Formats: sequence, C-alpha cells, structure tokens
Amino acid sequence: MEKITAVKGMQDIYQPEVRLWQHIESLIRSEMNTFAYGEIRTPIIEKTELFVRGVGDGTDIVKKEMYTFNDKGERSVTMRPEGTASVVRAINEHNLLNSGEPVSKFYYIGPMFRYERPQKGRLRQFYQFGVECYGSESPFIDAEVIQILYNILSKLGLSDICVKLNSIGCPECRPVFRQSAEKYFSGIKEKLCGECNERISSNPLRIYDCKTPSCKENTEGAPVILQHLCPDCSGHFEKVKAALDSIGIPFVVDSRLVRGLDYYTRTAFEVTSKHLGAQDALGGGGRYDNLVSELGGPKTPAIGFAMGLERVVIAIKNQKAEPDFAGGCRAYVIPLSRNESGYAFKLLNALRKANIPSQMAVSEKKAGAHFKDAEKLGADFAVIIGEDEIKNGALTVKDLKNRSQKSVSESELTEYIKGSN
RNA sequence: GCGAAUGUAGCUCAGUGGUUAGAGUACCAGAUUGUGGAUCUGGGCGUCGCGGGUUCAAAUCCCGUCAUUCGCCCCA
Repeated sequence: MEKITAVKGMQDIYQPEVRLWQHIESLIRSEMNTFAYGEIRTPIIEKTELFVRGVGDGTDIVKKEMYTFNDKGERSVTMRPEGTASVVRAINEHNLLNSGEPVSKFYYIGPMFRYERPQKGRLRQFYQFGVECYGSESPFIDAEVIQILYNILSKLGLSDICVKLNSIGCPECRPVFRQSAEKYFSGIKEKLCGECNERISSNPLRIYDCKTPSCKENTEGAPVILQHLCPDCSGHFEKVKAALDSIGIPFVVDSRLVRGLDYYTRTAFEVTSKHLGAQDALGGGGRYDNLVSELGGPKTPAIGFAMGLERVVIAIKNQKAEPDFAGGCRAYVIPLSRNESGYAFKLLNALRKANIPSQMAVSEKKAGAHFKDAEKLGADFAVIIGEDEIKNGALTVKDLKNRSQKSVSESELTEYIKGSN
C-alpha cells in the first residue's frame, strides 16, 4: 500500500518539538494575561469577500495566495490567510466594541493558510499568534502592542532581535507623499528593476522595500515618508518613540519599512531575527485605523501584529535557546512477570490519581530491558514489583538518576515520589 | 509563479554503469536466569522517492513526475 503523506506545505508537529510549541503558547497566554488581553477564537473559514475587502484586492495574498473554494451551497469561502479580518468581522458582528470597555483587546493563536511555494519558515499552513487592540489611537497603545511582541520574544530567549519602526501616514498625508514618490521614481525608472517599474504606478511605496541591490542604491535619494507626514501623524510617531524609550524597548527607525497589507495606517513595525534565513521576520504589524469602518463597523482606530510561530521555533532552535523540558514520565512501574501486572496496573492508577506522570511496562522482557525503557522515557523512578515485593508487602523504588534503591510500602509510595527531587 | 540543488536502512550519509547495495547510529536478542548510561557477540534492515527510457547490465546515464531544501517573489 502506498503511504498517504501530508499535503504539500503542511507539517505535523509532535514530540519532542511539540513541547517547545507548548512552551511558547503557554508563555504567550501568561503574557497576555498580564497585559489583560482576552482570547478570541474565530472560524478558520470565512466568506471570501471578507478577505477581499479586509486584506485588500491589490495584495498578493488575495490575488494569488488564498485557499478559496465553493462549499456545497455554492458560496465562495476562504481558509483564512491572516487573523485581523476575522477579528474585525467578529467584533462588528457581535458589537463587541459596545461592551463598555475603554479599549477592546484581543489575542488569538491559530493556523493560517496561504497557497505559496514552501521554504524554510514559510508553509502553506502556518501558525500565528496575533494581538488586536481596538478603540484607541493613543501612542501608548502602539507602544504597548510593540512591547508585547518584544517581551514575548525576549522571554523566549531570542536575544538578537531587531524592532524596526516606521510611520506610513494616514489618508491625509500618504496620498500626497505617494504622489511625490511616484514622481521621483518615474524620473529614475531606467535605474530600477522591472518589478519596481510596475510598482511605480501600482504601489510606489513598496519600491522602498525592494531587496534588489541596485534599487536600494538608486533610491537612496528618494523622498522619505517620515519627512512628509502631516502634523498629526508626525506628532503621533514622536510620542510612540518616546513611549517605547520610556519603558526601555529598543528599536530602530526604518523609513523604508512598508507593510504588505493594504489596511495599515501610521505606525508600522516589524521584528526580525539574525537566526533566520531569507524569511527573517518573526512578527510584524501596525495601525489600521480605517479597517473597522471599511468592514461595516463604526469608525474605530486599531492596532495589532501577528507573529509567526514556526519562525519563532526555528529561531529558538538556531540560537540554541531551547529550555530543558522535564521528561514526560516521572515514574515507570515495572511488573517483573505476568503475575504482578494486575497489581502494577492498580498501583499505576494510584500514582496517576496523585498526579504523578507515570507509565507501566506492558510487555514481558528481562528486567534489564525494562530499565532501559525507563531510561528512554526519561523517568525519574522505577517502581519494581516482583515476587519478593509481593511477599514482603513493599515496593522497590529505584532512583534512576543516582541509581540508589529503596524499599517503600505501597501506602508511602506517592508521598515518597512527590517528596523527592 | 520563476531559478537551482537534493531524494539510498528509523536517523546521518557512503556508493557515479558490473556478483546478493554498505557504514555509523538507533533498534532487537544474548553474554548479565530481578537492575539501565560501558564493552563484546549475533540479528532484521531497503519498492535505492515514483514512472518511463537507454543498455547485455542502472542506485549510478537520460526524460518525466512527486517531495524536500535554498534563493526570487511575497510575507509571519
């Protein structure tokens, strides 16, 4: 029989790596608890229209990367390529912004889907942790959101990270800047790569982000958006920087940073790692003050980011920042023959009742082989039950780390194991 | 969507036209009949990714295909 394999670009996550994932997720949840954000869980499939309107029909995501299909009712649905659009849909649908909270704060962790060519750190099903904050344009909120991303990555042991910060203006000042950028790039178009030539009219801001060396060089004299912000945006940006400084979050201003999704306004940021390959962004986000209203809700300022979990995993591994995880099994119960297995099973039950992670040997082999198994499981103790133990009414408990052995009565067993290191 | 590399034992890989395809490691058994990190001995390794072609002969050469990887693009 031919083996059935996973769909291209989709991965299984299992032991031992899944422990690292659990560690990351629990750290995220505890951090979000500290910042008083609530989780939101939205469906993985949404109406296609949500992403076309929310993410923007000019983006690559919508143009060529979505998993879109018709369901049995001939409705066009799409597996979510990102999280923000769904959250905005949910808060509009359930009027969550009317809950009375001064600022509505959410986070999510879950799989996203984009039909792309897979490579390291880029899969077709990938996991994102995202933060969404609605109802305030305070620069302190911008700083708070960036701080969350920075804190989590730092606490995960990622030291070589870089926070890049920019402001891309608002509907007042960006079109003006866009015009002057367009004008400038038109003037030097023969020096730009083919793609950038197409971008001149379609999306001139992306030219700043082009990685072609010649484009980087030749656009050095291009107008800088930070110098063309309107007074409101400029003041806002200054306050964001000051707020970050005040809590000691390091960042660099990168005036070339442009985000790929259409909905961003003002603050844009990205965190990169030196420990990744070409896909070096661990997370990125920004402000989207017009998205809620564009999706039919009340005019509501908002900001958020998304972090790619597999990239975080890769970075942690490459940086050898993996914490030591305790073994999954604390006690291994070994009945030395079939005669003791029934008793051992009951003893196993008692250990588990006492919340001691434990397993028992279920195959018949020599005692030596059982101890090997115990070692492989990473168990701290072996509980041996043989003829002698039954006869004496006491169990033999061996500390597998220091190889010492002790006779312990059944009633003392759980306390003995709990009381040991 | 474009370019390139790789695909052989569970894992890491060697083998580039010639018997029955190898090593390390891991695994299993024994030396050790109730005691695990060492050592020794023995054991099974496989649709050589898949399909086709060239050849007396293909893991090896050619074509196709699938998968992975690295870039481009894009992004998390």
